[in-house]
Order: sequence, then structure tokens, then C-alpha cells
Amino acid sequence: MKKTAPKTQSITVSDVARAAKVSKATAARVLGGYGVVSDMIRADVLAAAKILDYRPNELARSMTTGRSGIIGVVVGDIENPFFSLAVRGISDAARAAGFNVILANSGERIEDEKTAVRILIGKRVDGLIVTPSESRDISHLRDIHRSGRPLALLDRGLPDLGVDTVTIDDRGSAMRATRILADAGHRNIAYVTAVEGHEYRDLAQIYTSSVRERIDGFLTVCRDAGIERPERYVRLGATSPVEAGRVADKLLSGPDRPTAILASDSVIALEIFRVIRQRGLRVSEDISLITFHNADWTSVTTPPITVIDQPVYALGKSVADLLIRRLKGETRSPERLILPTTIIERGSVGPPSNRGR
Amino acid sequence: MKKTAPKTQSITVSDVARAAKVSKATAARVLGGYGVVSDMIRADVLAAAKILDYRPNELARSMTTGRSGIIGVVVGDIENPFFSLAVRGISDAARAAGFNVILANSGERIEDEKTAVRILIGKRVDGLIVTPSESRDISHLRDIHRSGRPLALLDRGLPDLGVDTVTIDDRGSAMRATRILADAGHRNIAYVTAVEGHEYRDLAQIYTSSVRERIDGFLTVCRDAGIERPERYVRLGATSPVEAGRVADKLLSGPDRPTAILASDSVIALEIFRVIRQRGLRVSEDISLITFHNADWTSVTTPPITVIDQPVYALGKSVADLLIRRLKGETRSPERLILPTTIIERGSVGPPSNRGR
DNA sequence: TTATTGTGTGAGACCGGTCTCTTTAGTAAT
DNA sequence: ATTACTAAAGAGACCGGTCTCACACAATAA
Repeated sequence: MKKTAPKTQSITVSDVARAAKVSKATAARVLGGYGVVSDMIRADVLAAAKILDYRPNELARSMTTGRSGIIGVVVGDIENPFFSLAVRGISDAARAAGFNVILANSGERIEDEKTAVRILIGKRVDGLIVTPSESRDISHLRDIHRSGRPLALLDRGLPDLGVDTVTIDDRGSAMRATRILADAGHRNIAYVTAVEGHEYRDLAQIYTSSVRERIDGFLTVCRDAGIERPERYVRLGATSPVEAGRVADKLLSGPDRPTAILASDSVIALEIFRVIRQRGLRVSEDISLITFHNADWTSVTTPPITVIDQPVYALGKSVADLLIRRLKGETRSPERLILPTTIIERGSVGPPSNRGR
Repeated sequence: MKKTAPKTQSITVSDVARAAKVSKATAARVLGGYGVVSDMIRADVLAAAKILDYRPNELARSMTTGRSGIIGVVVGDIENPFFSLAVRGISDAARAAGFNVILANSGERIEDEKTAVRILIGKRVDGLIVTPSESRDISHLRDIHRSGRPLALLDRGLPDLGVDTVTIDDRGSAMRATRILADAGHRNIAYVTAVEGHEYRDLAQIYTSSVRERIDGFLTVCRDAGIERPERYVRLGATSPVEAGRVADKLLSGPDRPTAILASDSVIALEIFRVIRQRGLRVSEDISLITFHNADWTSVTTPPITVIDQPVYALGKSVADLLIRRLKGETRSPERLILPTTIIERGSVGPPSNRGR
């Protein structure tokens, strides 16, 4: 009679083989589900495995096959609902295809992103999905590609990198949202975004493609509407709730505060909303507000907030599907998917307040 | 002259050893950072590694050392801000200690939870953090423990399982929140929670410890306040935004609708808030509302919502720290941490409306 | 009957690291 | 000069799987 397995020591194919009185190779064939084995022996091996409570060591398996069954995902900030939802899309797609996901947070810091990528490659993930935090330094992404592992980009494109990419229509979305504000009569429209930086000077200073596209769209529509120097109302640095609050506060404290604001994500919008309230102003009457991302809360505020509704779950799912197809051997030239958005008009946009101008 | 590495073929210690003209063992000592090597040889090996762009294969390393440097995390729903934040706490603690996190979603389904655990064990994670979706079937959790890998429980305890556990003070929190409502004069108080199930009958029917504790606290205070049959207002099944909306709608449509509601998480609270509005009712004046989890949006609604503020980030960080200490060899009897909560009183609680009673 | 083909099983190399054990060389002590 | 000891490097087993190849044996074809 045998007692339970001596704790940390796990059961291997050899153990099963010995118990079933067959060779290691044969046991491995049964347990690994490959090759050809007679039904009788198969039954014996499975019985032995059952009794011993055999569990395959995926690590060892991965080492010989070269495949780990893991997809590495590097996102900017998992706390941001935008990313949580996208990750959910990725996870679902991955699981459906038999892959696991290992998640890393870059905090939008390029150094942390590089470290994460290095570690994931070390872990021999089969492929990677990254939201590159900037476009200047992408050597680590080239490395992935060079190492033969497929890479796919989420939410942000890199023109220099020929890999599968899924983004939303950033430029178009920003344009439509800005046009709504301009059509409502606004001439002092601000755009608040999360990217690192102090003062906005120039598009060339922005190294995150989605941010650049949005600012570009915003400025284009502003200029079309005859607004002068719209760039004076572009605000960077809203990289966290606290920072976003600071930026909003500064924006709204000056004598020439804007009459409308476009926010680049729901976390920022929430802080702007809060500051507007704190200053005794009213959304829509005093300040119009539109934000990217149809976060759940945007529909229950007073007034509810007009949003750019992005297909976030689909974004994650699409990029994962693209990657998985490639992992399954599909070879084709890199695809660049741009998902359309819709604008949900609610009650946060009104005509500009005059404040005695 | 050598061309760049033939794609999928990566550089190994042997390659480096050959290039540096030393034995594989010596190169491994340098590259693995163990054993003792002379400075001259070390420099040679590092130089060769640099030139060849050597990257260690963590898989192979893990196989011999038996340690993967990965912590497996299984949560109910990563989309829920509660879990996102807790996972953030875990990730930060893990990274600080040199561990990586591999994340799996159970969707609160026990079968998916079991699958996730099985896969993670197969991947030879060093330890696991799980939010058990129910207490009836915990054989897979016992297995983890038996396999010698440390396990820690997050947010939900299992009395039968002697493992490190970090929860919040569920019973006490529910009691204090309920008391606020009772003290305001409410006699018809509802508790809406996410657990699977149709009608509430009995505490024994609830298999999630946190949910049970909260309901227990809620009922206790209700009874202390002389409320009869408080259990008639306990509502289960708010397992998704859509379901939560359905539950809330039903709760508020009857003739004897409650005058106050306690919600078990912010996702549910949001849907309740939405339904209250839709029905033309006012929060605080017509229906009082308190919710677990100080979600960001709860402070910007009109009125802002009174919440039970849970130290969610700390919850994740603590459980990860506990697990990591054990991974580093600490042996001690299992610890059960119960983190305190505070109630942030805002504007969503008022006296009960009389509606002609 | 002998050659041919095919099926099922066993033996052992291999993946890329770690780690133990042995060998070598250099220094100090007697 | 001989012995004793220590530091540094090498040889090779090992982790737990996969996979190639060799081989035994049965069935079929010549």
C-alpha cells in the first residue's frame, strides 16, 4: 500500500509508466495524446495515471514543443476601465482558442514596458499584445518581431512597425466630437489628455499615436470652424486622477477658461466633472463636456454625459483573434484594423455661456 | 562572419560558452549569477552574451529550479472595479518582490474556477491567490494545498481551509451601513447582492462567505431595530449589470417597495441608481441608498452616494505579501487578516418617504 | 516460403538551463 | 621538495516532457 505522494514531489510520466508496466515513451504517448497506442495499453496507462493523480508539467512540455500556450499582454493601466474591458475581450478570445493570458502593467512608462516585454519573452510566451506607450523607442518591440514571435498592437499604431494592429478611429472620433461642440457655438474648446508632458507646443512632441491623432482631429475641426490658435487649449499631463484634477483645476481657474471640454478618457472626464462641480459651475449650462469611452457612470450623472462610444471589448477580441490566427500558422501581410465609433449624445453639451463677453 | 540568428532559433548558454571559449558550466554560472567565477572569465562571457544577444530561457530555468517566479491569480470578474483595483495591489506587490502574475477570470463559475486552477498548477506557478466562488466544492483548492504550493484567499474566507486569508470586515460593515439606514427611520430596507440564486430563504443557501456575512450582519441589525421579516427584502441574482437592473426594477415596481437599499458592490449600485431615476424617483428623498465599494463615480452623482469604503488596494497587496512571505520560506500557521472599513457619509440617505402609509 | 508493408512498443537523444562532482592549478605550510 | 588546502573551471547528470529511430511481430503480397 502506498501513501499519498511525498508532498512537493510530483508524479511524472516515468512514474505512470512504471506503474502501468510500459515504457516511458508509451506512457508519454497516451498522456500527451500523440502517436499511436493500442486501446488496451491506453486504458492501462490512463488507469495508472488516475490512481497516481498524474498532472502534466506544462513547463517541461513547453520546453520541448517550444510552445507555451501563453499570450503576453502589456497594457498601460489595468485599473482604467478602458483597459479592463479590452483585456476581458482578449482573455475571452484567448481562452476560446485554448490560450492563457499573462498580464503586465506598464504604467505607461517605457522602461517598465521594456522590462515587461523582456520578462515575457523570457517566459517564452507564444505571442504578445502590447499597447506601446510611445513611438520613439520601439527597439524592444522590434526584438519581439525578430525573435520570431508574433506581436500585435492594441489601441495604438506604430507606422514603422509592420505588425497586426487594431485601433479605433481616433482622428475621426475626435473630429466628430469637436464638431458637435463647435456647432453648438463654442469657440473656446479644450482637449485634455493623459500623455506625459507639460505644455503642448506641437504634434511632433506627442509620441503616442492615438493621442496624436486625436489632437490632430481636434485641431483640424477647430481651425475649420475658424477658431484661432486652438492649440492653446490643449492640455497634457492628466496621467492619473490626481493629476487630471490638477490639470482641470488649472484649466478652469483662469480668466479665459474654455466653454467646452473634450476629455480623452473616462477617468479624466470624471475628474473634470468633479472640478466643474466644485467650482460651482454647471455642466452643459456653463461648461459643455464630451468624453471618449462610454463608461457606465456617464449615463447616470446629472446631466448625463455625451460620449464617444468605442467598441472596447471588440478591440481586445479583434486583436487577440488576429494574433491567434497568426499563432495557428496563418501567414499574411500585417493587417491594420480601424474600428468605428459612435457618438452617444446625452445632456452635457449646450451653447456657450457668455459671462459678459 | 555570422549572420543574425536564424529566426526562431535562440541563443543558449552553450552558444555563449562556445563563443567565450569556456565550458557550458562556467558560462551558466556567469549568466545565471550563481557559483563562483573569476572576474576575467566573467567579463569574457558577458561580452560574448552581449554580442550574441543572449536571453535566458526562463522555462528551462524554471524546470530545473522548480520555481517559475509566477503567482497565479483567479478572480471572479476582472471588469469589476473592485477586482481591478485588488489585482493592481497584487501586481504591485508581486513585481516589487520579483514575481510575475498570471491572471484568470472565473466569471464566478465554479467549473471555470477549477479549470483555471488546474491550468495554473500545470504551468507550475509558485503560488496561487483565489477568490473562491463558492464554499461547497473546494476539492481543487485542497489539491493546491496538497501539491505543496501555497494558496491564499482573497476577499472570501473558507473556514474549512487552513490557509492565509485576507478579507474585509463584511459583517461589521453591513451592520454599520444598515444601522445608518435604520437610524434614519427606515423599516423597509433591501439588500441586493450578486450571488447566484433566485429567492432568498436561508443563510445556509449562501455559499460565498462574504455574501453570507453581509446578509447576516444586515439581518441582525434589522432585527435589532425591530423590523419584522427583514429577509423578505434580500435579493440575490444581481450577477451582471443587466441582471442587476432586472432585480432592481422588480424590487422597485411592487406596491411595497423598500424605502432604502444597501447594494453589495458599485456595479449593482449603479444599476439601482439608474432604475431609481428611470422610475422618476429621487435618491435620498424617495429611496435611500448605500453601497459597498467607494467607486470613483459615487462621489459625483446627484446626490453623491454614501459608501462603505473598503481598502481594496491594500486587500490585494496584503494577500500578495502574505503569499510571497510564504514563498520565501516563511513557515507559520495560516493567518486570517480582516481589514477594517470606513463609511463615507454623503448625500444618499434621508428619512423614509411615507407614500400615504 | 520469402519478401513487403504496417502497427505498436521500447530505447534513448534532446530541449536549455541548474547543480553536483571531479579535475586542475595556484598558494601556503612544513 | 613535498604535502595540504583552496579557488576556479570542466564534465556530465538531471528536470519532465517530446520525438526520432530501431525493432518486434503480425498481416498481406509475391
